Amino acid sequence: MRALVIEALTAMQSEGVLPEGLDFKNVAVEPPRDALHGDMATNAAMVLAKPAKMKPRDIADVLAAKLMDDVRVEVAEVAGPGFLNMRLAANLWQGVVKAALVGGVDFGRSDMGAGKSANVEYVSANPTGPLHVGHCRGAVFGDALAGLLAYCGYDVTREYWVNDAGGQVDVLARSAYERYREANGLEFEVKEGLYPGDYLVPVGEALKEKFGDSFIDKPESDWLVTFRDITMEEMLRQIREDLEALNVNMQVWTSERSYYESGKIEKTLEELREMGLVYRGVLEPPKGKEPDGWEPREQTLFKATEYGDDVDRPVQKSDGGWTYFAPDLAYHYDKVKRGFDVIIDVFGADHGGYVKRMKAIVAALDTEKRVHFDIKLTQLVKLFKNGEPFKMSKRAGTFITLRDVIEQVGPDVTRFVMLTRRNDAPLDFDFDKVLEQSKDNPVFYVQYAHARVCSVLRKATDAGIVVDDATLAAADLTKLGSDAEITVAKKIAEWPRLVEIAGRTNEPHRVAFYLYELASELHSLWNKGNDDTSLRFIQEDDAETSQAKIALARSVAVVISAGLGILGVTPAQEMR
RNA sequence: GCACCCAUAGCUCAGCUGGAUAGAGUGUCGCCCUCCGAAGGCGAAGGUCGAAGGUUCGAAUCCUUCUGGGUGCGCCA
Repeated sequence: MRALVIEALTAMQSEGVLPEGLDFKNVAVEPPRDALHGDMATNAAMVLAKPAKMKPRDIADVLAAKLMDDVRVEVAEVAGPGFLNMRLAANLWQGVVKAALVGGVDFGRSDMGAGKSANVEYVSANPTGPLHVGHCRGAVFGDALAGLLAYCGYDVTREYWVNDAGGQVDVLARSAYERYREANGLEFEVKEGLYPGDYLVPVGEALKEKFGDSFIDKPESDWLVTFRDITMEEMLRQIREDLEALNVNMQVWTSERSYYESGKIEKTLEELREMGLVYRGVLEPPKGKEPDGWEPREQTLFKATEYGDDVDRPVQKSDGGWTYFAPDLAYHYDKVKRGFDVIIDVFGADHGGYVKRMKAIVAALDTEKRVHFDIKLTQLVKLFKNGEPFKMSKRAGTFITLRDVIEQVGPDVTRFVMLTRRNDAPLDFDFDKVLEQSKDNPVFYVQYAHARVCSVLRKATDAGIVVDDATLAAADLTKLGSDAEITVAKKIAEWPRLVEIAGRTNEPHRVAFYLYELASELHSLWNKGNDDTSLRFIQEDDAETSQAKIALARSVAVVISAGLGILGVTPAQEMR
């Protein structure tokens, strides 16, 4: 459509109506918010009025006449300050239905990522226990984002950063040791600073199975490494299982420990040192909230302030060990070097403080300025049951694991609900409401629309009407003429554009909202069929008209299944 | 103290690269539903887009300041 307008404008230039040398890049051609204004609108006249030194209306009038010459434009009229509204020929919308049927789930696929690669890192929870609901949103969001980018043509890598180094895995090992003692008949005591969760009980038993009582009362140095590796492996196995239950499948699991062992950290720092971005120095204490026992110490620091961070970040502790930041530095450098065009980190909102330093890292290390780096934060999930909020507490035993959620509501519902809000807004998750089978529940509403179409297809087949996609695509779609039907077709036409926007902004929730709107249009048409039998999909004794109408319904289902596919949700064939 | 995120209808939330009279659901109110596709349908009311400035043909959207809420702030990961 835009090409059409630009073409007309160029013609106006060569005819001398418009001066030469105008920049058309601000000329937008898009569907207006209010459908009353037509199908397409352009701001060309207003944008060009100033540089062309002409009145917007004069430009618009000529442009309107030009566009009317095109067969695809039925009406072009000037409105308001200089908007140009176009009403398109009905066959254009009918063409959309056909395109959706021919394209199938690929209808709407964008090529914005063609030939590019993207890395999405998400979840990345410490392997010290099972995943809980807090991880769930990040998992779903990251996975849907990865799905969205894949739909936009990117070659996507889904990655999990495993924090298998540092103090917390030693704590894990000691916690498992306590359970191991318990398995050997000794009394279990909750020690300060250890993980009390009973998920380590089976691990303790397995350790007893394997080692008997040989490590009882032995010094920590005898068993720590062995216990740590075994326990961590078990935790990772559980995490993998949990994610699989949610239909999240990571392709790459990168170990933090491997960075310590391979010397990648040193290498990265060496390069940064050569760039003059690492130095020895002393940090100021944080303002306002001075920690107890603060004393200034000399540390190795990364010049994050050079790239927009608030303070320089320590990479080495005063005792010479690496801070958590050091492997992060090396890890992101590695991602840059692996050649990704797009790198996205998905963090929980409680890690919001890391955004600037991470961006500083990539800005410093991506010396060619080739990588598009983005960090998406997922806000908290508030849990409700029977309309009552309930808090998660490890001590009170109301620790809700991700597995609990999936077992209660299923992966499809969990995923969709988690995406019915912008990622940076808090989300309420009510166990009862998400399972409710009513219009109030967006998951149900969208699934129901898909199921209704499936039901039409089944009934049509029973009635002897041929309804495979190829036949439907070839149906006489000029029979789709009513406003109600065209409205649905227009919604379908929005799909490719929506994918583009969602992909560009890295916001998969837009897909979920769109699907709700599309479902709404289908339900609305369906309801109109209650009163007006000519709007029903199956017209008795008229296979041709039926096929045209079913083609429209089917194209809705095609788009719904493509959209749900991006979100990682399975479309329902029928509601039970 | 500083940084980041958020503030849109009574409530829960959408709102694209700045575009026309700011949308949806829910709630409220009114009407419809004996049967033909009601796990309903149609319609109405409801807004200073937190406040004040600025940028421009044009701002919920961009910039500045302020107010209110959330999160985070060296040797934990």
